[in-house]
Amino acid sequence: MLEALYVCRLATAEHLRLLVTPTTASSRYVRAELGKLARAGLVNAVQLRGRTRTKVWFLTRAGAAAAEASPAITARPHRMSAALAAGPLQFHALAVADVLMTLHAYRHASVLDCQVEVSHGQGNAQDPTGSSSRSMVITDAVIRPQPSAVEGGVPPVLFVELDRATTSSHRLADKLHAYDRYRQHRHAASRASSPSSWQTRYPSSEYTFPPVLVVITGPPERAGRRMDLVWNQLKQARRGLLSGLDSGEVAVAGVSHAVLLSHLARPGGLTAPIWTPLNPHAPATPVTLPNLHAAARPPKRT
DNA sequence: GTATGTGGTTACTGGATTAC
DNA sequence: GTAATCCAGTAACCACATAC
Repeated sequence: MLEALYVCRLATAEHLRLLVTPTTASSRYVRAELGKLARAGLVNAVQLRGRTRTKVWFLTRAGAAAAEASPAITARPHRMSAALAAGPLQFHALAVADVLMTLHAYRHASVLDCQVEVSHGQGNAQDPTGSSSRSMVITDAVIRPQPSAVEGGVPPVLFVELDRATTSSHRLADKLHAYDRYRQHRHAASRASSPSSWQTRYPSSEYTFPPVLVVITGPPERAGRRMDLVWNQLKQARRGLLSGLDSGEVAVAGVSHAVLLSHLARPGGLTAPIWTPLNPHAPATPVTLPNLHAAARPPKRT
């Protein structure tokens, strides 16, 4: 439970029930355990914004230190506090936790194999802490699906970008552009023929840049409107800002948070045809992740 | 008033451990 | 080998607070 909270940063008791006791109907046991951890000073909680009855749990400094003792945890400098947990970050972090816990509960990916708020393209691209003020882009979640899913054609690494429609769609386009710059980024000391930063950091992805999956949060109707807006803007920007999308190596797709969770919450849900390519030259038809991956893969070298 | 989330308590089950 | 014990996990109560 500590490790999961370390990865997710914030989670409700219901999130942790999905992780710890997914077959039970009640989160009573999880809440009792959280109570023990709180009395031990390892976790703390704040109220869920807008809902006074629901708590949002996070690790204290002592809890984070205890989690870092686990070999499954990659230490990072970030620490959660009650002020941060109660602030505007809360909805965003919980939406990421929704995705991670659902992936874990339905055995699509282990929470401990995922990372949130991952900095990419900084001076040292292999920095395990991912901390740098000079990063090109901070990915909301990096997901490594289970080997069985990868064997079924799902990319070995997925970048997830959560879009709450709280900023302009131009900023989302800017962020996608940043991913394209990261795709081309190499270490300053590297020669042009050397591997890109992302190839060094994600060797399992081989020649294919991990797809950037834009997950639009909010009610499905509003998310659908947002996706139409983003798609049309990218289409208009085909000659300028997002020319990198033409290469076929950056496969960007959008789906609503609610749709994603409803599809993930079933066996084999990772391969549902729910992803609409945001590449301005691709048809706006939902595809599966294996199809997205296959389309982005460069032709075999002979 | 009803529904919901939380926390306290109790009882039960099943597996692991220990004593004989 | 068997009985006793411990403990984790679960469910079912209950009371309380709060939103609708």
